[in-house]
Formats: sequence, C-alpha cells, structure tokens
Amino acid sequence: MNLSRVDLNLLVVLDTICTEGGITKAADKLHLTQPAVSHALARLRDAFDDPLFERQGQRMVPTPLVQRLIEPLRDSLRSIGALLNDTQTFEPSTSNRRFVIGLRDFMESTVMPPLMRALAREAPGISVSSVRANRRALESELAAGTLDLAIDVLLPVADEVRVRHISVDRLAVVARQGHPAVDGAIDLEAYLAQRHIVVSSRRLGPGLDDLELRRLGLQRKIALRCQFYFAACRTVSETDLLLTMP
DNA sequence: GTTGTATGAAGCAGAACCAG
DNA sequence: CTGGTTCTGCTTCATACAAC
Repeated sequence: MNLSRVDLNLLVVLDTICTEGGITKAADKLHLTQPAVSHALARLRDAFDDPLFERQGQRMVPTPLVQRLIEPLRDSLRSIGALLNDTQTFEPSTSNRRFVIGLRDFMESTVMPPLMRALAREAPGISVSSVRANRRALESELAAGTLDLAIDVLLPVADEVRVRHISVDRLAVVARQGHPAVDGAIDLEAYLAQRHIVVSSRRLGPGLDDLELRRLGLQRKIALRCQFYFAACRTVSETDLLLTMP
C-alpha cells in the first residue's frame, strides 16, 4: 500500500467505527453524516482490500484484519496526537483556558482554595470548573476531553490515562460528642459493632472502606447511604451512627 | 414498523495543477 | 499572477436492503 495515496483521516474513521461499534454512532462522534462515514468506510475497504467490518445484528463487527491492526493503529494515532500537542506551547501566565476538574465533594474544599490561590498568582486568566466525578465514566470522560483532570483515590486505569500520585490521605472515624461506644479512640471490634453511614454517589455497591474490610474478611452494618459528607456529618452529630471519612 | 447500513445522484468547496 | 479545469471529499436527499 502506498502511504501517500491514503488519506490518514480515514484511519481515525476506522478507529472510531471500531470503538463505537457502528457507522451512525461513529458519524455522531466525528460530527459527520452517516453516508459520509459509510463512504469513508468504502474507501478504507478499497484501500485495504478487506471488508473491515461485517454487520452482525445491530453491530458492525471488525474482521480479523481490523482486530489485528487496531491496537497498533491506536498507538500510532496516539503518537501523532502527542506529537501535534507538543508543538502547542502552553503559557500559564497568558492562557485563558478553562479547565474542567472532576473530583469528590470533600476534595473540593481541600483542593480548590490552594489551587485558586496559585492560579491567581501564576495564571490569572485561567478559570476552573469543578464537577462531580463519576468513577465509572472517569476514563471515557478524560478520553473525550469533557474532563481535563480528575482527582480521586488511586484506581486501576488504562495506560492512556496519565496518573500522578499527589498525596496520602488518612481516614478518620467520626462520631458525635458523647457517643457511648467512642471514648477518644475506638478499636476494630467496637467499630464493627456500630451502624455506619457510607457516602457514595452510586446507588449501590460497597464503599472503598467496605472493600478494605472485605479484604480482611470483615463486614460492617450500613444504616445510611448518602451523597455528600456535609449531610453525613450533620447526621452523625445527631445520631449514634459512625462515619468513616478522609 | 423501526433502526442501521450501503449506495447513488447532484451539488458545493477547497486544493492542486496547468496554460497563458 | 490569474483563470479554468480536475480531483477529492463533503453535504443532503432518496432509496434499497438487512436485522430485529
């Protein structure tokens, strides 16, 4: 195949069809019309002399050739993207960019004050939007560019996501003043005997502390699942429930 | 019937090429 | 440099076909 005869944009189309699993969804993603992507696929088929995708029900299933090529192709596209990004210099002092940062509510009050102080000093034109991060969508949001940055506990993520360890946080057990089971300190047995509040944006599933307890073969009783630490702390102050929080 | 893909026709815009 | 031609890729619109 003569590279000079191939429109490299078609490779982006190939990658998008493979990712989205269909022509119409790929067209939406690429801001093109369905026939435009279908025509692009026809050109790709001609260039590769292979059907590339075959229809199975509502999905376009990649042929063995695409399955073999797709990862090296994605690596190449990432390399080209990184190369192009390297040519665009970022100057914080003059930039007017808006950064979207995904983080949990309790981190907002910890992260934002020093961040905004630093920005006022070194990058006065930059603005920040802090949004609630959905852990399940974190990778896809970072990939799509709807999030520039996410701050969260260390999660297993794909190689495409750049991870930097920024700090270690300790967990604290919070109880109301005069709680009958807590006298300054609490041991594991007493901790497990109490009922707890878990703070999570998800409707179901264990919290990180529950996962850690499970790893030790232990389990605690959850009396309340709520969305925000502020509400959890208010509830703790008026009940005998315990809250484990950063 | 609905949804999704494939294809063709007609037309538009931009780039490349070439002759004058 | 300019204007005409050609090519490429896009669009919309229409339609056929396949799968569910």
